[in-house]
Amino acid sequence: MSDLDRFESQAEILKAMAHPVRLMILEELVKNPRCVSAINEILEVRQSNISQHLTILRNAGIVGSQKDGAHRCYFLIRPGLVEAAFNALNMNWPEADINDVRKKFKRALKNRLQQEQSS
Amino acid sequence: MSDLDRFESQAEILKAMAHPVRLMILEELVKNPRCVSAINEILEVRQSNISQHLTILRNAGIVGSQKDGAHRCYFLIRPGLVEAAFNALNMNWPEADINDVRKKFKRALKNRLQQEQSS
DNA sequence: ATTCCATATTCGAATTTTTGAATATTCAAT
DNA sequence: ATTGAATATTCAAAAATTCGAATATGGAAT
Repeated sequence: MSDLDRFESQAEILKAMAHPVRLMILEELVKNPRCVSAINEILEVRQSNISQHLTILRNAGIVGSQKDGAHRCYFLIRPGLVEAAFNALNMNWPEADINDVRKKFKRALKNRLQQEQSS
Repeated sequence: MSDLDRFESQAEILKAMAHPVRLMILEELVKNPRCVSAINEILEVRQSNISQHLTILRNAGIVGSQKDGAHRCYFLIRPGLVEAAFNALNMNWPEADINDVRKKFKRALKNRLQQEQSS
């Protein structure tokens, strides 16, 4: 798999997650599998719209589903991925130390100059 | 901050990252700060487009920049966030154990029935 | 001052996303 | 068979995204 392919498929996953309603759905599914009607009760969004969002998540390979009578229950296919993503987002990440950044800038600058010389 | 607000701002971050070119830029910036021209040499994308993508990342609070003469160098504002996101994406997450999922389904089903009774 | 180089911005067209409304499907119960 | 409940799909309009082309800005060197 080429780098480009990898970035494209990773972008697909991120894009599928990158919507407030879909994040809310995923947060529910992290806790438990849920049927559409249960999700519908939690979120103030029309039923058809929830189905639409679930379709997006399903197409991205993030959730799967299983029938339960007239209901259909959804679950996370790779719970670890979703949990890790939430952890990354919820963590209070420190900002870069500006002195550190400057040092790296100097290194990057030196590299650029070397490249220019050698070409 | 309400739940909705939190999901909206998290969705903003994910949306900003959710593009193959922007992921490539971020992967470069994880390694080192980079000027636009350096990024331009690495990616087969027009300069104006790279600036556009950098603007999106800047507006999302993911990258910052600093002038260096005629150049402008970009860096990650919260490197930990970006690294954690890449780790989450690159990891080979195991799929959910279907038996485990079934057990949880049963629990979810029981909860649903209880709720229906109590209402 | 002019020119060159690096970067940003604007504009417009094509494409994609988002959502509600309406409709279809599927299952369960009668 | 019919009805009702749960879910999915289709359609259309609005909004947002994407990207190339052209243009603008700002610094460096002559």
